[in-house]
Amino acid sequence: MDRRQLKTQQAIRQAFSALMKRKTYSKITVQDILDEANVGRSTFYEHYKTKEELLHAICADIFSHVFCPSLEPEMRHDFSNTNDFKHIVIHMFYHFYEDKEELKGILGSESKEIFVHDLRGFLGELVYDYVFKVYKNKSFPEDLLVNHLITSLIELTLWWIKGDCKESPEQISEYYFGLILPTLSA
Amino acid sequence: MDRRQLKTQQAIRQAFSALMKRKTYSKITVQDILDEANVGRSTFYEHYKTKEELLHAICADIFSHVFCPSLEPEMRHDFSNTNDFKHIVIHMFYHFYEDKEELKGILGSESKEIFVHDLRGFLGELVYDYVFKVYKNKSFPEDLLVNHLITSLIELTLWWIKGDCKESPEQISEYYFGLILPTLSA
DNA sequence: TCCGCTATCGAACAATGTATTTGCTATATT
DNA sequence: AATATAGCAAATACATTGTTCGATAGCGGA
Repeated sequence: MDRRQLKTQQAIRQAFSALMKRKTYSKITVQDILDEANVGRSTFYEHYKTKEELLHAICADIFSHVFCPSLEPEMRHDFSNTNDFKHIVIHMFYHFYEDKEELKGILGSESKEIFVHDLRGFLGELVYDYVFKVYKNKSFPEDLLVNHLITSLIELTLWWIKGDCKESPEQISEYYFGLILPTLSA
Repeated sequence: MDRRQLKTQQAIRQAFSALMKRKTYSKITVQDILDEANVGRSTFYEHYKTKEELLHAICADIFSHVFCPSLEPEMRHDFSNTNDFKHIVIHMFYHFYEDKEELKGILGSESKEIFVHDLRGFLGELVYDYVFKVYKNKSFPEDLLVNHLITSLIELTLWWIKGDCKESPEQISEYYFGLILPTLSA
């Protein structure tokens, strides 16, 4: 890819992150980003159709690191039990811990919804593959249960980051399974 | 109150509800509301500072019906067990069922966040008073647990309404306690 | 019924922000 | 070095918000 494109993309994303530490998502204008990144107006719109698209791109970046199986040797999974899922969850919390500061900015305003929406997409598959197949045939409708498992994980994550990640990734992970496993095996 | 004020408030709210069936919250402009309600621009701004304030007012209306204890004889509570809480939850689902159509509009777009935020406020007290006091001293931080109970209830509600309220209020209520009670008494 | 009060109207206006176009410049890639 | 293309600044059209103000219509009390 052209170095110029790469440079401006980095400039824009970095500017956006910097602005997020000072302002709320909805208060950040395209002009703000342009000024902070030292990038021309038309240039921005050639890369991203809207401010929202930029945020989606940033979320995709974050998640691609979090849910990238090939780089993590411990993440070979055989789909046979929830252990793999536990590893993935801890792994996720570790990554989120690293991106803590950036995430606090994103989750502290309306941009939260975009992040949650995108995260839900990733977790949907995971939860279905790893958990639901194991704990089949419960007294709840399938999609209700899957939805509960996903949203519980997401909301716990939000709670954790909002509280400045005081607990360790392992601890938070244990909390999560402490919340849902009794339900699953009731 | 002046009949004129009442009339315009009703016109505005009704117009807003009507628009919600056709458009997404963020796509509805003040001008749209003005046209639909046949109300002058300055009049609107004398009643509501922003579009968001209007939505808050509508939410407050809905919740005032849902969480109005004096009108419901079965809702005398003694704070001694979770039975009262169960009644309240069923009662809530009944009211939401009645407002089904309006709620589907609100929950189908960004306005969802405002609704959820306001609902969270009401449920926060309830959950704390009714549930937490009973199931004290668990292996989770207090605010984590309370948060989990609230968000599970909210998300279940969203799931239910999104799916067009196919289950009965009693059934949904049972699902809720099926999801959380095993955790609480684990 | 009359009168004073005030809610509403509507048009104009400033302010802000989005998104597109254009012609020129700077820089990669080959 | 030649060509393609990314970037830039400025102008512009457009949409939306929120405010102001004088005129008008409708309300409620006497």
